[in-house]
Amino acid sequence: MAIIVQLDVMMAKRKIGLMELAEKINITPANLSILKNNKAKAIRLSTLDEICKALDCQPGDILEYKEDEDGEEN
Amino acid sequence: MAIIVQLDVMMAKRKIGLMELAEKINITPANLSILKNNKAKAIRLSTLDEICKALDCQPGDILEYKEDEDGEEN
DNA sequence: TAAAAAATTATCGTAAAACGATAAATAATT
DNA sequence: AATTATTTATCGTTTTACGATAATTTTTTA
Repeated sequence: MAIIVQLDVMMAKRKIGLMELAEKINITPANLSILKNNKAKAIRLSTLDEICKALDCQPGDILEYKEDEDGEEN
Repeated sequence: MAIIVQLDVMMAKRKIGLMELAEKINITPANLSILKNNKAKAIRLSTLDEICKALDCQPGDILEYKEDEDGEEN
């Protein structure tokens, strides 16, 4: 697996915390945290949509394809 | 919903057809077609990974957030 | 440095959706 | 016209999101 979810960057840029974002996009903080820390194996486009809307950004700002390096699993 | 899957463009750029890509990423042509035509409601990161690998591109080349216009559903 | 707030992690249950297999229909090529 | 590629549909299984919740850990703040 080499798709990385990079929510941190945009969240910092928008100065928004996990709680606030979670509330904005109608997801529990617990689940947003999972997403934010690359523990999710899939994402609903509707959720991606909400995030992009809330952070005013593009999917590409959040999802990154990175060539596999050693030391990853999944 | 305002997340658009834009596989066509990169596929054209790489001169690869649906069948060939489907085989490369180990998905049935039927399911790839669904993805390609915005009928999917979610995507596994592993699938996105395969696509990016096969097309040598970034998620941002494939997923686009577009402000809602009238005449969409979902 | 203690209290409070934020974030992470975990578990359980339900609902949603991917995806395979398959077949049929439609569109595009040759 | 025949072949190939693509789309659409259905059914079944498996995966996974996500809610609810609670406990834990980390970070912030007073």
